[in-house]
Amino acid sequence: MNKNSYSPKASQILDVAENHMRKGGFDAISFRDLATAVGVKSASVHYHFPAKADLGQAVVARYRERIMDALGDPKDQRSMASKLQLLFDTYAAALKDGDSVCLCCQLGAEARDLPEDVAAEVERFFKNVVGWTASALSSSLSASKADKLAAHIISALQGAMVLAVATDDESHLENTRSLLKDCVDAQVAG
Amino acid sequence: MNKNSYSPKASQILDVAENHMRKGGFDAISFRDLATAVGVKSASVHYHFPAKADLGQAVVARYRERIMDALGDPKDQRSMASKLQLLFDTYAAALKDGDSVCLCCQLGAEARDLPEDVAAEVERFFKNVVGWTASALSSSLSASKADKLAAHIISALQGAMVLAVATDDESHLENTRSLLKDCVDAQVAG
DNA sequence: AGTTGTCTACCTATCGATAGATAGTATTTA
DNA sequence: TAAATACTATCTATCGATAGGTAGACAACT
Repeated sequence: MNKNSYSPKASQILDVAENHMRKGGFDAISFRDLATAVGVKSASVHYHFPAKADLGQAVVARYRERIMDALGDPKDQRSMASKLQLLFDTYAAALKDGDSVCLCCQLGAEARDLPEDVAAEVERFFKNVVGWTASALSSSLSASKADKLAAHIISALQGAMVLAVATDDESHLENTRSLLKDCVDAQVAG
Repeated sequence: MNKNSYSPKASQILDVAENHMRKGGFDAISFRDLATAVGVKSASVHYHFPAKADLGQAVVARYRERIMDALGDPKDQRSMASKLQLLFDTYAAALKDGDSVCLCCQLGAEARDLPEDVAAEVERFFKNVVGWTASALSSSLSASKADKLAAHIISALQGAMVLAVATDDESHLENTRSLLKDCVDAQVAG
């Protein structure tokens, strides 16, 4: 279930698949391309991931685990502001590393066209990351307000990444970070 | 250039293509599927739109014109609040009508994988709609603040649609509308 | 001996795209 | 007016490329 359970070759395949999916969605990967990229034949990719849906699900699950690991415990001693900053940084890294949007922003948009298992994994990602954010906010806000604000923060970050990629202007992410900070402060204050 | 220049059959093709693209992106359309849906052969679709990129570009251009027409003049007599409400409603309609995200949210995410002409048209959509919003805000804010807030509003709306579709929860859009309203009010006030 | 990982070879289905023909409708010209 | 020409919108048939997926052989390691 966790990422360490994959063999080195399977991990390589997941790496390449994640990269391609972040740029073009689920349909942007093909067994042949992945095989060529990691130096095997397409049949060997099927050995590790029997069907394409299995591969997609694995990519999303590993991505979710990695992000959640990077975010850490939302209820620990760090300040709320530093937790939110970590959330922004994690998103910004996703944009800069791959010159592409968050994997689940890409897949979330096409959720209606995804194999069921993959879509479920994407939904799980969003619920986890919104849950983490709500939990980080909960020290300063009521549960109801924290839930709503958390969903809004994730929405805005996702959208900012889309705008950044679509208009080739990275400043959208920092712009949204800045305005969201004001939004959080206002909610906490009043 | 405008949508009235398309023949009835070409318009039908664009309708179906837009619907499919909003659910699964550019790769979700195929000449055969579109042909079947409108009752012709795939070669006939090529007659109207020689290559797939031509079709994609036409879909996005028509979409942009339709949305901009619906928004109207951002500098007319209506109040700023009513203009923003219209913007929200237009986005909400996109979600409800097709059970799918905004076309350009879908395509924006995969901008790096799109044919050049299609990507350019998507970028144009975003610049137009952000420009409209900035213009609508400009009566109450400095140009610099209006630009930034406009980009943030569009970002948040795009992201809210992704979350709504990915988690099958439409309330994200209203939630974001409400929080954005507070954000605009705060900016105008101070 | 059994497991793991990869291979060759193949399948069916679909993709975008093209060639060439045809019937009907305009438009131009003698 | 009548014939010649061009255009519109479709068709059938086909192309090469690629898609996801499978069967079975083979070699290496435990």
